[in-house]
Amino acid sequence: MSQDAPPPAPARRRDSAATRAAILSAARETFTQRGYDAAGLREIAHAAEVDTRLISRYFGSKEGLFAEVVDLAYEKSMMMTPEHNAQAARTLLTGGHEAPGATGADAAPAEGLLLTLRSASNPRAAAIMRESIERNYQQRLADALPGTDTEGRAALLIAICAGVLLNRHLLGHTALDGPDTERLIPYLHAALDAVAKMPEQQGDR
Amino acid sequence: MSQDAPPPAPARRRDSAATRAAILSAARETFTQRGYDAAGLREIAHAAEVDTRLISRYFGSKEGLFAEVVDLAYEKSMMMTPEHNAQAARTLLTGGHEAPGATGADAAPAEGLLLTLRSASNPRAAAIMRESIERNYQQRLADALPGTDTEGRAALLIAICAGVLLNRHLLGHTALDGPDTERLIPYLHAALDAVAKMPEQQGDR
DNA sequence: ATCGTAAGTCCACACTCGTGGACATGCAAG
DNA sequence: CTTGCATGTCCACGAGTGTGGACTTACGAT
Repeated sequence: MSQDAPPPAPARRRDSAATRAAILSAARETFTQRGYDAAGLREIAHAAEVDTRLISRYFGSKEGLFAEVVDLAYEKSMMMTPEHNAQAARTLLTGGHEAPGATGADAAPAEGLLLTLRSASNPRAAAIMRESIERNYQQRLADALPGTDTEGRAALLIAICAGVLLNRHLLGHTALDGPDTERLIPYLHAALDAVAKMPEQQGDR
Repeated sequence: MSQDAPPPAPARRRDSAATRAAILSAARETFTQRGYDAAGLREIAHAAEVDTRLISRYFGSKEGLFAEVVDLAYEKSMMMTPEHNAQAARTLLTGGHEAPGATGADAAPAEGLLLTLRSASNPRAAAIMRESIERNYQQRLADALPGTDTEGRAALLIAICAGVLLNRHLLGHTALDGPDTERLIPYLHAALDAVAKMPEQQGDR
């Protein structure tokens, strides 16, 4: 009890850095769960236990806040190399339901991609995400690919992952969420390899 | 000129069937271009040159209208068999910019999938689309697949196609829309084959 | 020619959205 | 202690949304 904060305030009172961080965290979660359009500033502010008007103060506008959230998501998102295609296929098809609050490097690529999928319908949000993906993620993935056309193939890999997550989590396809989903892992693995590896390496395990 | 309609009215005046069709057509286009949430009933009504209130009269609600549009889109959407993977890969990566008004069987699967992608962020719309896809499209595709786990693999194929279209048309990934996009066709083709064909058929062309 | 009914039209409600400006407050420097 | 400025708070606006109810019109059958 002697550890109580000296001021009688129950929480932080005047800490702009902490406030910014709280807004950012709440925004990441809300945007990921509901998408850019459906997520309201009032809802984000309520989740962050912060006055609504402070968001506009710190981030300028809803777009500004979103851009910062997207950048953060893809900066920290998991790296995917051709060697990890097997694990990626498994994670995409079976994971994703646990650890919804995982932040940072622990977060699966699903975090950023889910955010992208749910906000892609808004053209402004789509432009922001495209820019961030190409700058933060696609470039690193392309550098890890062998052979030629690495940029395009990296984009193709991202597209395949996004498509699976879309059908599984947004549409909720029963065929991708049932107990038989594990049997699809080899197929998805082969599809990823077909894009990530060169033809002569296809058979490698 | 002698073929003019007998009544001096510039357009149809009292034709419930034609009005319904006009609303449906305008709704399909508007929903596809802007997504479920962004498309307003007033906007659809204006495009169909119809009073807004008529939509609620004919279709009950926005959801009812959307459900009918989705069903129509997937009923008529193109069939995709394993033999057509090459053409599908080409169409997904290079086509889609022409014939935006194509209706019926001529419409690429892009039509229905674009509608799906832009509306997937809304949970209600997602549920409607999932139901329609599984009923109208996925089942036929699964029947055309060899081997086992045909339902799941059909869902996987749809997911891959959706992902490519998402990155290309919604996000506007430059790597998937540039002049080098044609070089990616073999890779996408191989990925589709990896899911659609059995392992021993992989090399077949 | 007349009347019933379907087809089409208009007004309005309750609600949510992002954002602007004016005001109160507490921490840190003088 | 006093002052200055960043930090946090509140009210409100105008523009959207989907939809309900009451009204007017024209077509088709009697």
